[in-house]
Amino acid sequence: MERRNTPTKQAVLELLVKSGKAMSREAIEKEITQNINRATIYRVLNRFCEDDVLHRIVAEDGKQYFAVCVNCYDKVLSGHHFHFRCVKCDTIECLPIAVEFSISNSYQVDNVNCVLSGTCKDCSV
Amino acid sequence: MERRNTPTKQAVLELLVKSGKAMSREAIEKEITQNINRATIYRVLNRFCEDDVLHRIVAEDGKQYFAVCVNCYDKVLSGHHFHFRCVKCDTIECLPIAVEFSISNSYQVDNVNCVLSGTCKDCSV
DNA sequence: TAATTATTGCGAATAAATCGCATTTACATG
DNA sequence: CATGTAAATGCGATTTATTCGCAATAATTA
Repeated sequence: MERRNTPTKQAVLELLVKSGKAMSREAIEKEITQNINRATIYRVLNRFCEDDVLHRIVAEDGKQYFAVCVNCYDKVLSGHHFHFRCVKCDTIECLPIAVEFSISNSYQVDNVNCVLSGTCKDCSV
Repeated sequence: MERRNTPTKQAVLELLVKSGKAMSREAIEKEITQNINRATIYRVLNRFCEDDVLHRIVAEDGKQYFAVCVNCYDKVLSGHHFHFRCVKCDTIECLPIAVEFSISNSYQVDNVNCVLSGTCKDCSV
């Protein structure tokens, strides 16, 4: 299953890069200029996640958010990091704060999902 | 809106106390002996959350889980703590591991939701 | 015992995410 | 440059979690 380059994929990725935050399917559909089918957006996002281009965060609203996380190249962010979900502007940003914990090795940890939520600095005025 | 004591509420709470873990509506409905309507279970759970009898965790599967968190009286657990979701037995347990972070006070943090997931110690054999 | 109103059951409604299938399109190859 | 193959897309239907409206039931208090 080789990947092909399409205007749709480019547009989604560009939007996410430009926003610098994690966005939901809904937010993407709202902000993107071209008309892209809902199911297609999900498929594009899922493929990007498989290819490690995006990462997926599930917030306490139960919805999925997707982020390029440009800053993941940072040391702090290369591992697991906290996310902040602003309930006002409905975006999630990657925080440069590492998630640290130590747990018995009888547990096998496959995934880490840490989301703080509230009002972000841009909306708190 | 005063609360009334009903067999339904008792049964749900007893089950959660006995299990000692966080359970989804689905798991509750499966394990509870009496017949309780789906919508009612949700309402009972939501009311318990309002009354701080239960707390709600949203896992990366996007579903809600509810826990009595008996150990919340512990010092470590009285604040925010990590949760562990086992993908095999579909339960979530409160871990005695505090969530620690320091964030600019230009962010207003209202909620913390941290879930590790993988295989729990009981299922990892 | 009766009155008040919280609680429940039932069915429909919402909403996120996925799926099947026919159609379109990217792209490698001749 | 034409063309075949499979990836990608659009559309509509489906699945699943959660909530809602409303009528019926039941807990509590007087």
